[in-house]
Amino acid sequence: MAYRRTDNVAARLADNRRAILNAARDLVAEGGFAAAQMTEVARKAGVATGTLYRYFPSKEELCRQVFREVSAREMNVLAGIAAGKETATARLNEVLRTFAGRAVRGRRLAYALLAEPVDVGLAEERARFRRMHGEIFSGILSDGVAAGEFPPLDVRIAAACIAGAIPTALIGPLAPESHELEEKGDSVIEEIVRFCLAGVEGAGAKKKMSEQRRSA
Amino acid sequence: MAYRRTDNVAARLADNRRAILNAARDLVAEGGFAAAQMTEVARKAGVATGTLYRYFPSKEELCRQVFREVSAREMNVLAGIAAGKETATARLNEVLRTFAGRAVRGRRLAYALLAEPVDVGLAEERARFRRMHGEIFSGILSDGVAAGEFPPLDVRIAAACIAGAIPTALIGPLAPESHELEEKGDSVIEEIVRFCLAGVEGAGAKKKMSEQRRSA
DNA sequence: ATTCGATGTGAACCGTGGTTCAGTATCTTG
DNA sequence: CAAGATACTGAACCACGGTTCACATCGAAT
Repeated sequence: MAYRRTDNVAARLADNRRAILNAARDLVAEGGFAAAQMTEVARKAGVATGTLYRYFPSKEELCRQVFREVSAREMNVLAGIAAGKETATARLNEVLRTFAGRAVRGRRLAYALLAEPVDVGLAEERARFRRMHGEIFSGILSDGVAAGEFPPLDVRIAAACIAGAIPTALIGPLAPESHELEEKGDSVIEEIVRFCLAGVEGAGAKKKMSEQRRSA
Repeated sequence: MAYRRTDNVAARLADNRRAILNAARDLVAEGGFAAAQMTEVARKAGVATGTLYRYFPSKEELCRQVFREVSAREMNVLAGIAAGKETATARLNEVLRTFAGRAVRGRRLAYALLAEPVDVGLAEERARFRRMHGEIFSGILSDGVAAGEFPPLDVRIAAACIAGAIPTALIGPLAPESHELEEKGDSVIEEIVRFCLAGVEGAGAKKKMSEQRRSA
């Protein structure tokens, strides 16, 4: 008679899968995707390298899965705030603060998700992730424009500016030193958020000015 | 008697060196640093792969040299504007416009310099490049603050925000489609510049507000 | 013309790290 | 418990692209 996968086995398989994903996730959180080598993942998960390929067709797929899980958590946090009932200004404020705050606290992870050099497969996932950021920001922005809280502005572009400004100011060569972020990270975040909000709120005034100039 | 390198030969060597660098540069401009494989560079330069190693100790060194030459050109353009005698506002405006404009026109190159995944050696060069951007921006900003054109602000952070916003809004997953940039690139640039200027000019007002709030 | 160092050549080499697969252990069914 | 299927193992394999090196060629000095 045909072989049937027993509940017990199914559970073990699921456990293994989780163990592998967790091992990979931990390695990524520590040393970025560069540190997630198949041999290492296997070792950390307590299985043989060959076993990895019973659960994932390739390293790329495994890494994508990890990326999706980790980034989904981040997105959910932001999406929750964005969906709130407060004014657009308040939601934008909180979303920016949260985004920046989490990036500072989980710097290594933020680096892996946003800035680390990765190959095409992961770059695709990252693109999706960033586009979702864009959508969250631009959603709030168009709410704000509709409500008259913000001056009319190209929400796509403003969202992209925000999505670029925050990571650059917190991660990478233009960011403050790590220890500096440690002690006065909050004021740094404060300043970044301020810049972005001003960019949004001032944009319309500017725009009107240039329109006036143009139509004069 | 000792062998002496004749002028003729020296010239040929220099020519070869240039040919190699140009070949590499062209490949990078077309397909990023990923496309600059030693075999390809050699083919395009019209020499054997082994010859490359008579002129450069390693691929990394060759690529660094290319990066330096290309990025130096960009920096010089910006530095020239930054050093001008106009008001900080005017210079900031022009620097941003120029930066964005060149990024749009030379999208592939901009991608290679700013966003393409590269390995550690080049990442170092890129870090230098981006820090120079930061310095140019923050230089103008502190001029503006000193002159009272801009409200008091943390110029480092504002500079980082600008340096992040512009490329993100023009290159990568959050940027408009390429054809879109083709037709209405100028208005996109306009909007980005506006956002950044507003971020700078509005920052102080905000800051004062929060200071008031804090001291209240 | 000859000699010898400098320069050029490109096929072979090698390190890295993902992937495979023949062999073994474990599980399910009758 | 035997038999067949599934799951696990890890050493060997392979692709890729940078690097080397034994050999050929060229140019300078005598």
